[in-house]
Amino acid sequence: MEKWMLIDGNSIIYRAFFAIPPLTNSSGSHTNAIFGFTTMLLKLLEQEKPTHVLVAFDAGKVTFRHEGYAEYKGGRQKTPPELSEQFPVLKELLGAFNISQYELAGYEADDIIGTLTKAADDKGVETFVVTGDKDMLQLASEKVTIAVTRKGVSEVDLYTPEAIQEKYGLVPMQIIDLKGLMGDVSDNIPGVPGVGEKTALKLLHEHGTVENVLANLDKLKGKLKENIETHKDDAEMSKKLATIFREVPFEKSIDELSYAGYDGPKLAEAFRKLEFKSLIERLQLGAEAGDMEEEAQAAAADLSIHVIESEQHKEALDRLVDILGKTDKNGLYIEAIGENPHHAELIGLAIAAEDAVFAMPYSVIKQPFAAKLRDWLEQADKPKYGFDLHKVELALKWSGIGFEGSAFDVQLAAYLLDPTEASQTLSGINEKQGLSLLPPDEAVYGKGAKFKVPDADTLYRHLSLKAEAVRKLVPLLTEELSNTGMSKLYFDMEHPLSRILAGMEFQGIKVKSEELEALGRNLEGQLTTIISNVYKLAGMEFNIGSPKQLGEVLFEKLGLPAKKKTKTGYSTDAEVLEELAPYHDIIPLILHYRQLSKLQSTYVEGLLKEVRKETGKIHTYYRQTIAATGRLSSQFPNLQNIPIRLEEGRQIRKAFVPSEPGWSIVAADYSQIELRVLAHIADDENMKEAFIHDMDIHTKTAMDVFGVTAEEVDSNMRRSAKAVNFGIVYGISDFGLSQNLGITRNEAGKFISDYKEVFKGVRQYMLDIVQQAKRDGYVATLLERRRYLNDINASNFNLRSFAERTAMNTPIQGTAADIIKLAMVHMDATLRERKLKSRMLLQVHDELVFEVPQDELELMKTLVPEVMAGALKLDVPLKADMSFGDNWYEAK
DNA sequence: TATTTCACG
DNA sequence: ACGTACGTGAAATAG
Repeated sequence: MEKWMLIDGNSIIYRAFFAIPPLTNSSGSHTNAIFGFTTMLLKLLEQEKPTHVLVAFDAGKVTFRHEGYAEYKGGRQKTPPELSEQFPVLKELLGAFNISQYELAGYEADDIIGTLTKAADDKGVETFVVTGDKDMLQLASEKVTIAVTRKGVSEVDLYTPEAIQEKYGLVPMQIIDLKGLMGDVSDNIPGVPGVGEKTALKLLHEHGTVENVLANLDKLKGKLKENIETHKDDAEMSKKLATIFREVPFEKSIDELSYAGYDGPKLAEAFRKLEFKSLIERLQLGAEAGDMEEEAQAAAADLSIHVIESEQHKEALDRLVDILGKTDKNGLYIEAIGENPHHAELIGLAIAAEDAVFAMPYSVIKQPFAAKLRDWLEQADKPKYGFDLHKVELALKWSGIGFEGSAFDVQLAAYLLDPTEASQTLSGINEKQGLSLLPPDEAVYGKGAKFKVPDADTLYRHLSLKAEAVRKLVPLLTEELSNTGMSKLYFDMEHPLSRILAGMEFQGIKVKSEELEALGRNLEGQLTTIISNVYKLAGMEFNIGSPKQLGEVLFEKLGLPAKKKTKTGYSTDAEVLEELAPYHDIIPLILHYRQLSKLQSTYVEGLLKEVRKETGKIHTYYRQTIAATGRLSSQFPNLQNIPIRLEEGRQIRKAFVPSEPGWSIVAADYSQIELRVLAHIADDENMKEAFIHDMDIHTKTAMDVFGVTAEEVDSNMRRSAKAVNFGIVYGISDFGLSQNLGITRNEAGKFISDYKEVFKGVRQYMLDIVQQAKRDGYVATLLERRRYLNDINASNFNLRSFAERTAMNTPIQGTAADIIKLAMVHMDATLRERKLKSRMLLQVHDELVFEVPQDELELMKTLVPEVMAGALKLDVPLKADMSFGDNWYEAK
């Protein structure tokens, strides 16, 4: 069975262009319309499975329609150059799809499609027309379905003659009469003035055609009659213009339209140029084993790889060490398998230097004949250029090998250059920098359950390619850091910090397992009681931990009012449950259950699993290349979200203790760092004044916003002021604030405008920073850390609003992150210079945690806050509060 | 693997 | 008119 798919190329690409936010590839070519077109095409090919496909395009500016009416399509905006440039690329892409295309001077795409649907009607071939233009509905027939795009290009409405009847009460051919009467602004077809869709439909339901309407003018009256009478010619001409010409001299044979699938490699190549990575993945064009193998081999062909596996290869190893001694340029890649560097398995490494690459299994490092290479790794004056050296350093340390002389990290640099790039993989960075292909790790190792270390030769080759990529990337990224003003940020802060983090992580923090276990037993008992009470109140047993089952019990069985919905069902989050509390006694129990089971699973059981048996310590892994704002993140386990707000959870902190007897935990946190940063950045005199006098900022805010004295500020006013301050930092909206405070949007809006009246500098900052982001495409912190905001000029309100809030928040959160990172670098240097035994253990965004011996306690109590406060000079003082105790709980 | 919920700043 | 607070990670359930 044949099935044709006919696509109105111009109409779809136009629609796609306006529906998809601007996209460019790294060479600056616009690709959004092509992307939209392609995703729609792929979807329809899959859904409709056509045997024949044709994309028709308009050709030339003048068509036969202009002969009778020169203004046809007049008044249209010129095609934007951002779209024009995409036409040739799209046409080339269709080539890779093996889809035929057709255009003919003097005719529009509609006419070509009209001609083909006529043939389809004659032959009785099922046909599917894709367009963004409702004019085409006139072509619908028993065999011909018209798909009109909706919501941009992501969805289509299908029009059969029945559907048209249902929607308009017309047969397909009457669509031209409809256009004849109502006209079409976009094509500059006049129609009859004063006649819109409603009136036109009414007239046609009565009289059927334009001609009949004109013949029956006497049955009309008033202004309508007058209008039609005077614009009779317009109506007839408009109808003619709207009529699709179905006799185009179509010179292809139908066979030429046949579609048998796309050309995989060609399409992959085209997508690569366009940088449509998601589409490459979706069609699995990238990871075809055979291709990859070939490409990797080709890429490795120019590389002279020296494998060092045993003492037999001592000569090669000596040569390597010799080269490393002579040059200070190299590329080091050490492969550590596993996400957690504290448990990663080192399997091999490669070093690129001058024009050779040396690859070896990791075991070689441990052998006597490799002593010189070990020395090289451990010597601080021998620079190493690598990828994710933070992880490498940790993995090496655990295996008993030191690592010094880290000079540059490609991953860390790439993160600074674009912190929003999701996966900072070497392959991705390589591609972005336009270097020759480096197969992604997935292609070599497989992913998920299929992960497997390949045979030795494949591994050596892959590691060699990576080492070579590192070597080539170092100068490119160094240059880019310099071009973007981030060299200092990199070399003075981020890079040194990565070494400090590795030290903190390897050091670890002591955890008393008995403490956690005791807490766990207590929780266990409480949970058992709560569960049985919940079952009683529910009248049945179910899994309280399942939002689905809980939703059914609460909203169906117990008939409580459902408030919010998630995409899969009822929402049962704490906010919803708190509102339901007055309705049923089961609610507080469920909230309590949630709270305790979170403690039990995440914090008691979760943390216990991470305690090293040998040392009784937990070693978190701070990730420096994840957060878009420049903050650190913490994994395996996350020690940046240990409970503190509720007393029951706070108990967890009692298990975090010093690792040596008699030592103390010292914790210091910045006071209001984000608002202080805001006062500085926004240069807001009133807010700066408040901090210069070290006032309680929330009380001060309440005083100014409500116009009262300090004594008159009650707890409710302070709470509101605090919420507004938070909101300001997040990029406020009246809705967000109203949600947070449980007040109406109007009230929230009033708060915000009052606030902005009081803090005029803040208001100006919010306006300026968004403006600046729209102009530059990025925002920056005080230390010049950048974050690009791709959606800042999006036409989609949601995306744009999100980007605007991010523009307001990132310089604040990011500068605060810069400051504590700076404090960590200073603190580390101070501890070293003074040869102190105290150790920096943890960072929690605005807090640093140390373990401190007795004889240094008094010193550290003043030193830590001093160093933190002095990390960066702002127009307002920075302040850090210090506390100490026998464990993290006591240090409050 | 995706979704929901909740812990932190 | 649009539908929202900013930044993270982990655990459990469900598909």
